Amino acid sequence: MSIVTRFPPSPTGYLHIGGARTALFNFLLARKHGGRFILRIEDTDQARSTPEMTQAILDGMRWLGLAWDEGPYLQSERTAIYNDHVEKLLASGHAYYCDCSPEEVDAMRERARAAGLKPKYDGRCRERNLGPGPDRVVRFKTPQTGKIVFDDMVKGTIAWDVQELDDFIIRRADGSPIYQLAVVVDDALMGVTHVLRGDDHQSNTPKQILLYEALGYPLPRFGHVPMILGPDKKKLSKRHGAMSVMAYKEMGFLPEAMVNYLARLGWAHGDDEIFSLEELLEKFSVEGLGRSPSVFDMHKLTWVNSHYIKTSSPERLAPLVAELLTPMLGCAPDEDLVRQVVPLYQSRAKTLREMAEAATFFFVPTVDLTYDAKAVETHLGAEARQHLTALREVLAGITDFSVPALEAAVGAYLNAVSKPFKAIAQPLRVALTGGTVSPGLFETMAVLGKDRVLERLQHAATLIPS
RNA sequence: GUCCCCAUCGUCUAGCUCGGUCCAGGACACCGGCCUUUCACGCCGAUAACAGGGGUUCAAAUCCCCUUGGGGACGCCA
Repeated sequence: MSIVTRFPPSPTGYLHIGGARTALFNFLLARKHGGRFILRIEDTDQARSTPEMTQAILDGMRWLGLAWDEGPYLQSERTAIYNDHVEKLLASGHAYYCDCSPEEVDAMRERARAAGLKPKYDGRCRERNLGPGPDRVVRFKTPQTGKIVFDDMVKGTIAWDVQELDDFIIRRADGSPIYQLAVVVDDALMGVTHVLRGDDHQSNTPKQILLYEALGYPLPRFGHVPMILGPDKKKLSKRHGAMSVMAYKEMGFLPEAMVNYLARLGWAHGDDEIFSLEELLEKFSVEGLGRSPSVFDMHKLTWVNSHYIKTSSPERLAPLVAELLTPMLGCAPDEDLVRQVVPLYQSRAKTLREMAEAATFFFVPTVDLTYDAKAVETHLGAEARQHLTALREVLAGITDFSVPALEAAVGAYLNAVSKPFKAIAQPLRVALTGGTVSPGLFETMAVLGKDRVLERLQHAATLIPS
C-alpha cells in the first residue's frame, strides 16, 4: 500500500516550530516509503485566515526543504464538496439542524461544568427535525452509547467513551464547514492513509472516526506526537520567544540544522545526533517517535547549527552571510571577500548572524572602524606604538601576504628585538580589528591584504598619545 | 471540574516490545584541565536520572496496580 500523508496548517499564523516538526515527520513518512505528501491550507475560518500567512507558511516550508507533492489545496475553495457531505449526513440521519444560540449553549456548558460534568451541548434539537434556516447550524448526531477504540501509531491503543462527546457542529450558521468535517472529507477524498499530528488533536480523533464511519469512508492510521514545550514546560507559545521558523533564519540558523534538531525533538535513532535530510529519509520510522512531551532547547539547536556551520563549504555559507551583512553595513559586501572571511569563522561562530557581526571589521573602511576604547587603553601604549611602527615597515617590505610569509616576516622581527609573539599579539590585533577578539592574526592579515593592514597600522598609531 | 495521554541526568534521549549483559549509555548545557597570539575549535575529565509506594518474580528502568506530578482537550478555532 502506498502511503499518503499531509500537513494541514491553518493560515492564522506563521509556520511555527511545532508545525514545522509535524510537517517534517509527515514528509519523512511519505517520502521514505515512496508515497505522497500533501500540503493543504485549512482556511475554513475566513475571519482569521489571511493570504499573507499562507504565503509565510509556504516560505517556511520551502526554506526547510519540505517539498510537497500535491497542493497547496485551499479548503476555502472546496465549500461545495463539504456541503455535499453535510447534505449526505443530514439525509442519512447522522446530522441535524439546530437553532440554539451560542449563548444558550454556553449556559448549558456552564451548568454542566458547575455540576462537575463535562461541558457539553445537551442535544435538545436532536429530534426536532428542523429544516434549514437562518442562524441554524448543523450538528453531528453522536451515538449515545459505545466506545471508540483506535490504535495510535505512537501511543498504542487509545479508547474513548462516546459519552464524552457531544453533538458537535459540522457546519456554521453562515454555511461554512467546521474543521472536524473538512479534515475528514479532505483526508478521505485525497486518499490520506496516515495522519501524524500533534497531541492536541488527540481528542478530535474520536469525533473524526465517527464522521468517517457515518460517511462510509475507510479510516486512516492516526498517530499523535507529543507537544513541544517551552523551558517552563508549558505548551510552546509566543511567550517563549521566536515561534516562526523564519525567525530562526533571521537569527542565523541553517535550515539543515533546524531540520536536524526538529527531527531529534521527539524522535530518536539510537544514539545518533546528526542527520542530513537524506539520512532522515533512510532512518526515520514511527517506532522511533517518543510518547512524552519534549522541551525546546535553544542550546542544543545552537550546537547543531554550529556543527553545520563547521562542516559546510564556504561557498554555501558565503551568500547567506552576505545577506545578513548587507543591512549591517548599509551595502552589499564583496562576495569574494566574504568567501575568504567565512573559513576564519566556521569554528568560531555558532550562528551566521554571529559570524556576520564578528566579521564586520573586515568590511568597513579603516576610517570607519570602531576601536574599542578599553582595548585601545590596555593594549596600545608607547611600547606598542614602537612595535607597530616597526612592524609596518617590515610588512611594507614584503609582497607575499600569505600566512607562512607573514609568519616568517613577523617571526624575524620578533627575533631581532628578542620579544615573544605574545608581546605584540594583542596590540597588533587591536590595531587591525579594533578589538581584542578575532581569528588568528596571520589569517586575518592575509585576508585583510597588504594595503589595509598597512593602513590600519598607521591609523592605529594615531590613536596612541605620544 | 471531566476525559485522554505521558513519566530515565537541568535538557534531548538510548535501554522498556523478548525482565538478568544497566550500581543505567550517548548528546547538549554546566564545571574543571590540556592546547594556545585573543576568541573559538579540538582533546581529556567531572557532576548528574530510572517520580513515590505497593505488588509479580530467583531477578524490574523494563510487567501490573495505586499515588503524585506533567501535558492536552472539553469552541458556530484549527
